[in-house]
This record gives sequence, C-alpha cells and structure tokens, in this order.
Amino acid sequence: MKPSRFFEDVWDVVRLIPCGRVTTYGAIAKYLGVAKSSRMVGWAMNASHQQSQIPAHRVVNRNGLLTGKLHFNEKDSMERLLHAEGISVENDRVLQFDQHFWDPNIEIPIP
DNA sequence: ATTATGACAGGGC
DNA sequence: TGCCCTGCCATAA
Repeated sequence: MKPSRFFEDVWDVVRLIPCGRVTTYGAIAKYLGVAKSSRMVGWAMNASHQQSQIPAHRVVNRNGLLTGKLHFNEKDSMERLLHAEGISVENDRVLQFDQHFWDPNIEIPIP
C-alpha cells in the first residue's frame, strides 16, 4: 500500500525533530497547513510502523502526555526512549514540556 | 459514494 | 480543576 503524501510529510517533519526535543500533533499539523487535522498526525504515526527511523516517541499531545505509548511495541518503550534522550517523563507526562518543546513552524530551516 | 474512526485541540459546564 | 462535547480532516471498510 502506497502511503499518501500527507503521511510522508508528517514522517518527514517527525524525522527532523532534534534529539532531546519533542513536539505536538497540533504543531505538526499546523506546519503542514492543516492545523485542524491534528488527529491525522496521530493517524500518520499509527501508520509509521511500516516506516523505519520515525521517532514517534518525540510526538506527544499538547499537554505533553504520552497518549501514544500504548501503540509502541512495549508499553514503556516510549518513556524509556525519551528518558534516554534526556527528557524526564513521569506519570506518562513530559516534565518541563515547554522547555523541550520544538515547534516546526519556527525551528525548521526551510522545507 | 457513505459511514465510522482516530496516538488531537479547544471550548463549555 | 476536571470531565464532556464538538469540530475537523484524511484513511479504511
């Protein structure tokens, strides 16, 4: 099954997330020009399993909550990966989220 | 073509 | 402060 351009765009943005940083579904959606399709970003992440090297663990909801941790192979892999990058996670939530937040609309060098 | 769904976001009670 | 409802758009069936 051939992925649509939308998914590829999402994956491309996710791949650009620097190590030790996180972003939100809404921020990615906004960057792609579909700010109201934040749900689709999550859907794209769900399809990211067929791809490789997609740091989906760096994508959380606007509250910094690891809503997608259950979609990982192992329930604690997401939290473990984030912690390995220097991001503190507690109770399925990213601590100092605004400090680790990476906004593609501002940080991305030019598409 | 139509209906249901989703790892969200925002506003209301 | 916290839970519930609605909007929104792309994909799958």
